[in-house]
This record gives sequence, C-alpha cells and structure tokens, in this order.
Amino acid sequence: MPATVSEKTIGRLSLYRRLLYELRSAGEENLYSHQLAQMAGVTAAQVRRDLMSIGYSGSPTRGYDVRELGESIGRFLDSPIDQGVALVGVGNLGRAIMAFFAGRRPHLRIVAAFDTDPYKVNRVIQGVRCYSLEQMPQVVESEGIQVGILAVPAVAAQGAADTLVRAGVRGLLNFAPVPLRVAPDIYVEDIDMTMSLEKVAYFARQRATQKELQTW
Amino acid sequence: MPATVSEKTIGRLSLYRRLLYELRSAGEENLYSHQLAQMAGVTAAQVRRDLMSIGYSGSPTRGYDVRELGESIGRFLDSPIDQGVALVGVGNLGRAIMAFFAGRRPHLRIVAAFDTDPYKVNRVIQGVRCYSLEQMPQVVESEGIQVGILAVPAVAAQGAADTLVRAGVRGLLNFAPVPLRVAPDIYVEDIDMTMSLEKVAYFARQRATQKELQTW
DNA sequence: GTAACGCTGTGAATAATTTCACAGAATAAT
DNA sequence: ATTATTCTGTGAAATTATTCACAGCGTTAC
Repeated sequence: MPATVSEKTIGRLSLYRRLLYELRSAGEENLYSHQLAQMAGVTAAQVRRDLMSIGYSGSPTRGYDVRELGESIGRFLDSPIDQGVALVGVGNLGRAIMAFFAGRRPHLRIVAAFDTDPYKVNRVIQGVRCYSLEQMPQVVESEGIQVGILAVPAVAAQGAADTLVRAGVRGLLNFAPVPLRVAPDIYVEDIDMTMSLEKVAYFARQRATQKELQTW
Repeated sequence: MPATVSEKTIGRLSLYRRLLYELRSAGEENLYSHQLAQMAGVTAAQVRRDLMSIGYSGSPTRGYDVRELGESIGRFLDSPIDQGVALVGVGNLGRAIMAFFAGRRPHLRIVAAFDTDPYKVNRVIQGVRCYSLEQMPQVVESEGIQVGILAVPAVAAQGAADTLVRAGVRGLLNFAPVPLRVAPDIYVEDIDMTMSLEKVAYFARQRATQKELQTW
C-alpha cells in the first residue's frame, strides 16, 4: 500500500465506487476486476493496481464483494466527518451545479452559496442558502468548509479563490476559464469546458480524417 | 514536428491560445516561454515542448510574437471550415452550457439543441434552435455536425450518444456521470463533476492533514 | 484426495510525459 | 567587429503511469 496515491487513481476510485453502487442497487454481489474494468473503460490490470492502493483484497474465485469494496473505497476516499462545500457564483452554471449535486452525496454536499447579486442573497436555492460575498469568511469558518466550487466569471475567479483560501478552504473546483494562483498546499482542480470542447473538436476532426485515409 | 500530438498537449495549446488572446487584447506583442508558462501554471520547458508540436519557432532574444503564435495555434487546432456542435439535453446544465459558450468561438459554436420536452422543442434558447430527439439524425447530417455535447441524465446518455454517432458525430463531450460505450474511432471527453469534486475533497483533506503534521 | 480452472496480487517491462541541461542563435552593448 | 547576454529548440535523463505476465490461491469437479 503506497504512502501516497496518485491523482488519477483517486479519480478512478471515485468512478469505481459509483459503478459499484449501481451494481449493488441492481442486486449484484460479486464481480471480477475485468468486469469493473469494462464498465469503467479501463483495463483489468489498472483496476487491480488501483485497488492495491486502498489495500482491499478480493478472492481468486469470487472476485470482489460489491458491497465491501464500495465501502472500502468510501473509507479511503471520504472524510470520517461530513465535508461541507461552498459554491461561489449562483448564475446559470452555479445553479446547474447546485441541481446536479442536490441530494447526491450526503457526506459531501453544498452547504452554502455566495453571490454578489442582492436579489439572490438570503434566498434558498436548491435547498442551499445564499449569502453575500462579504459573509464568506464568516460562513466558511463557522461551517468548517474546506472545499470551494468557483462558478463565477473569469475576472472574479482569482478574488473569490483568495477569499475562500483566506477563510480556510484547502481545495477548489474551478469552472472559471482562468488558471488560479494559489499557495502550493491548496489543491485546485480545473474544469475547463472551453479546453475540453476544443479537444473534442480537434480529435473528432482528426479521426474523421484518419478514417478517410484508411479506406485508401 | 511529431506526426501525432498527445491529448494533454492539445489541451494546453487551447489554454495557451486563450492566454495569448488576452495578452493581445492587453497590447502585449512578445513574450518568453517562461512568461506563458507562469500564466498557464506549467514549466517553461513544457511550453517549448508543446510549441515544438505545432512547429512554431520563436526568437532567442524576443521570445514569441503574441499574435503570430496565437494564429499559429489556431491554424493547428481549428478546422479550416466552421465546426458546428450539437447539444443534447436542455435542462439546467444544458442551458448553462449554452450560456457559457454563447458568442465565445464563432468557429466552434452550438448550432442545434435537442430535448425530449415538447415545450422546449422549436423554441430558440441562447440563440440556439431546439429540436426533438427524433429530428437529431436529420439535423446533424444536414448541418454537418461532428461534435456533440451530452448534458442529459445518466440513463439517457448512452442512447443519445448512439444516435449522435449513427448520425455522423465523431467526438463527444460527455457531462453525464456514466462511461460511454462507443466505437474506438469516436473520441470521448468526459467531464465528471462528481469525480472532480470527490478528488478535490480528498486532496483538500489530505493536504490539511499534512499541514498539521508539518508543524510537529 | 487431487487435479484443473480462472481468478488475484504484484514484480518487472514498457510506454508516456515531463524535466534537465546545454549547444546554438539573435540581439544589444561596447 | 567583438563580446556578453539570455533566450530558444531539443537530445537525453528522469519520472510517472500503464500493461504484461505469471506465481499462488481458493474453489469446484471428479
């Protein structure tokens, strides 16, 4: 069991757990690494490597216990106590994010939203209370929030990140199309939709071209 | 100049171009690899490596020409003809995506949206016409669409992907939290918000713990 | 019992990606 | 002109991530 687990492995473990949860709902009790691999779109060896990281062992004949493995990943990934998340920016994207996460994981849920728009402040959207930006340090601290989601326009992202970090947040999920400058001990995950779409456009085009060449 | 350019490099090139565009608007004419690197949050060597891929050369004394480099990346990344994008799913997330991309890149814009909700069909949202799912093959073909965005619930994602691919789409940007099964010549980029948030939560917690240990 | 099967866990090999480090080049200063 | 400077472009090294391949094991079948 390695002392430190790579970012990619953590991501896949999250995916595995979700798939396992679905299997469990479907009444499955056991599965083999190659089955989980196929569902996750990776190789069986990759699955077994990833599971080494959390020290979970399966049986050579039954494979893995769906429930046990799911719980084992949970113990590894999740905080023992509930983690609250702060969302900054309650525009189109912010509200879509709220709706997306609403009721999904009780241990990791959005507990406060922030926006400059006075019309939104003090309202409750998707079950989440909205606050003004000024209240951010207070609320983040009193709620013990360590995770922030940035769904603000690019120009406002760095400022919002700074305020969140100063208030005690240790990790950021950044939807704004701008690289954030934060202290090295703060974890930032970027979701850059423009970049992703351009990647898809590039490879869609490239593969279409390759296909043509293949027929020669 | 390598025959094939890695996915990661393509992503960074997209980012570089955006940063260059901002610099250009700010009136900058030249910059060095280490400056672009700092803005992008990567190393200078990384920037130079990436630029090798597109065969653009800078000057040892002036660095890179902001305008030329931006255009050079554009010629490499973009299709010579406009690429239309289809969006499937006009719920909260779909509308947020429409708003996000509205008016951003003329060469790569959403030209059609699809939804099952009859109330949305035939309406124009964020400047984009909505169609029913049944019209998808027709519209995709007539518009020559090669890129699709999936913003539908998990259960509907595979079906929507299949229909898009059958209609001629070669690349998919998938927001649904489910791995898609498509032919190997179809490019899929997943934006898995649940996975991303769980990653942030994990590393936020881990770094917070490390910080504590450091003070000992 | 014991033989056969098909899995897991993992060392070793390979592949992909990033960083190092330096030769060579364009400019500015003298 | 010549020298000094500081960059670029890129082989080579280092690092990181993935895959291979197989010993060993729990189970089932006989």
